Amino acid sequence: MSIDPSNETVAESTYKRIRADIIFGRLLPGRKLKLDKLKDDYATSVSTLREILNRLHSEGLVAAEGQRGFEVAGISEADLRETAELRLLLETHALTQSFENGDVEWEARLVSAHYKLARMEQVMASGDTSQAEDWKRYDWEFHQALISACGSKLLMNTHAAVFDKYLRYQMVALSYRGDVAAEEHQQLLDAAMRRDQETGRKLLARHIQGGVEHALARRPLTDG
Amino acid sequence: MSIDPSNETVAESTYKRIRADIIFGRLLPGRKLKLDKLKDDYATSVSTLREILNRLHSEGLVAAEGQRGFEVAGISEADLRETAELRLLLETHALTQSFENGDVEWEARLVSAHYKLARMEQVMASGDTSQAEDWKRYDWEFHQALISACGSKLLMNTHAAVFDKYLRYQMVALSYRGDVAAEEHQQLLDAAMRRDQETGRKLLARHIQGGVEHALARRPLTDG
DNA sequence: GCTTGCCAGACTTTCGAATGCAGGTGGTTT
DNA sequence: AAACCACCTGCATTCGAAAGTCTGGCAAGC
Repeated sequence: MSIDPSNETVAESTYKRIRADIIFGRLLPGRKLKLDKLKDDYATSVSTLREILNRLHSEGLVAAEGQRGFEVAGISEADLRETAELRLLLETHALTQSFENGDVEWEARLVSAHYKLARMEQVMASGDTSQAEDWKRYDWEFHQALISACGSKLLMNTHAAVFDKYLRYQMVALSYRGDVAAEEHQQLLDAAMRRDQETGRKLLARHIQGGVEHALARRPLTDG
Repeated sequence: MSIDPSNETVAESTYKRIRADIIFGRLLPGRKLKLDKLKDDYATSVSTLREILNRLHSEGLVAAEGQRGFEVAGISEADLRETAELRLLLETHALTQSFENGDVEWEARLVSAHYKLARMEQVMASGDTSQAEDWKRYDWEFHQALISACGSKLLMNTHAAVFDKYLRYQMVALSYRGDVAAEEHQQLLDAAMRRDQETGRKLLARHIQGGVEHALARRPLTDG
């Protein structure tokens, strides 16, 4: 048996690390990803890094062109809007399906995920922003729980990828929209328990569009 | 200057080759992808192959687990239905947007793409199935043209990835639904030129669902 | 003064070989 | 005979170094 309890390959764990570093803004948009440098920073070989960067490239988090190496994908208002729109499309559809299929297990997941998120939102509201990553993780888990009864693994995976791209914009803008977002999360939970599709869709649209406008107001982006 | 006129890296062209081999059924679902074997078949090194397989993994065309290597992703009725449903969701949305935004350039692309597709459909109808890959490529290009005015590069890329997964099922089932599909393509073109959103959506839904049922009838799949 | 061609350095791409894991085989113990 | 353990083989994984490609600067020519 391996000593590493996680049973993960080096490539896998480094992949997660780099991915998180991009999403949470520790590797800024447009930054050149030189293999020699990364090799030192992440203590891996060049080949392994290339595997990882190629993977991130096909997720749209890393740009790679011809023989000129890799860099963190750039950001633009247009891309943010496209990302948000696609998230809305996927999440709305999955939400509607979940409202139809959800059973008691689903409701329990919802309540649990919302409880954790609400607790973290209290912490954030008190001005303690040191746990922003945990907060976003709970946000992620709540939205994932909302659509977890949609019945399509493919839809959930695709949504997750788009969500993470969207999340990066939120983190870059470092925007805490605390009270408004928390209220919307509560209302989303209520609508879900009532299976009120119409309200659920409207809330979600407002939630996402609100996030976009907030981020843009906080950190205007030029296109390109 | 390089001798290779395409200015493509070895990795890139091999990636396309393997991808096509999976989609067009030359590498069958579930088949183990042993690196040593692939190394000979595609004349590349192990590291380069791993880059490629990782990329295909994140597109859902290759399965990879822990320390047990890679294999061609399996197929199942459930996955086909999920793929078709997601394609429908994305393509319907993009189609609606295109109907709103499309200009004369877009119309010209449509007419051109449909012309090529219709010609190939004639060839197929005459019983000559030797050019199935070209036919499917024209089909791909026609549908891509239909949504090419949607205004979102992200949406188009995501759609393309899902479309290719769907296409693999069509190829595995080797199903030529010639006359029906050709008629539907013609009607789709007409609806697009009229910007008749309602009809466009209905046609697309019927087109995709018809494809699924046809494929399943031709080659029933067990789940898993 | 401006363009063009060439050189050096830095970096990416590609490779083949060393390392290490997983599952099977055969041998030993109860 | 069945269960267990230690080895062995066939791979996947990881690495460091060789080969190839781009960038920017400098010198020569127009």
